[in-house]
Amino acid sequence: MKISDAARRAGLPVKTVRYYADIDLVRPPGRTDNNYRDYDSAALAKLVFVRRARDFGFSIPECRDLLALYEDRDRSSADVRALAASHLAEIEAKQRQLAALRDELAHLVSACQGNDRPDCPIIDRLEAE
Amino acid sequence: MKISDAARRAGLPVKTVRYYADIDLVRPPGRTDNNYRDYDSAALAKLVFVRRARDFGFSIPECRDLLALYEDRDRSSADVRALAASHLAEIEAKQRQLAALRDELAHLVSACQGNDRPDCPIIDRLEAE
DNA sequence: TCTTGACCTTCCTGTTACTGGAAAGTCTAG
DNA sequence: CTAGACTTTCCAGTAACAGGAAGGTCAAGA
Repeated sequence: MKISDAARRAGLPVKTVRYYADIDLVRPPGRTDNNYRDYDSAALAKLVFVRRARDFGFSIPECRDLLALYEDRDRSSADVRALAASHLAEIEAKQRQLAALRDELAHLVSACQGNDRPDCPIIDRLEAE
Repeated sequence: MKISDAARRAGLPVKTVRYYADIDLVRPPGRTDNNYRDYDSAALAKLVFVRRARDFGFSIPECRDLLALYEDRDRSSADVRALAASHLAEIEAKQRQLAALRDELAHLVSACQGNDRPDCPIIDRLEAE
């Protein structure tokens, strides 16, 4: 299977698939005679797997770990769970940070008159006291 | 004022202050005889302003716009408000995205036994069907 | 006077996860 | 035989810095 077919089926840009091969994340099992990357169904499954993991916000190193667990028939689900739980904690931390940010910004926006006068609590808040 | 003093007072790393000067975001008003960047209180105020705006998640281009408004005594608060509101909308979009992510991931984590057996709904969810 | 240490300068590289583009080779259809 | 749609490698750029090298400057202490 040529790279564009693998990419289309995996739902990834060709450039990304090539990049994943470059960094040894998902390599095609071989090359054709004309030096084209040649993907099989196993590699395609890995591409799909990585795309989904990326959609979940896992970093490339995390995807690498997940992929290793995915391929390890003797894995323990505890290892997978630990990885996912750790990522979940990161997401929740970012959520808290974003929520605090949003609340204060929303407060400022609603406090600002939004007219043609220069007085603005948003600027005031950013200014040194 | 030397760069390390300005940086310390602004709560920024020296590298960052130098970077802001390089990209013409906040430039020191001049140089000393020995070619050291020389900051005054106005430049310091801008550095503080930018740091706070960055803390609020504004991008460098947005900071540039905010800084221009900050310096414009004839600004209309509507312009500031529009910029902040737009950024707020972005934050809220990211919040929704993160919330959806978190919910699904949390669901998967809680569904995973986390024992020494390989069966794992997290892997299953990432796998091609 | 000399030296040590703490500054400062510029310049270059690396980070994340790609994306865009150039130059060149390959294959298929008309 | 040629046009186009592929493919390849390699190089540059993205955001917002951080790290580090090589070298200049300055004040304090032996």
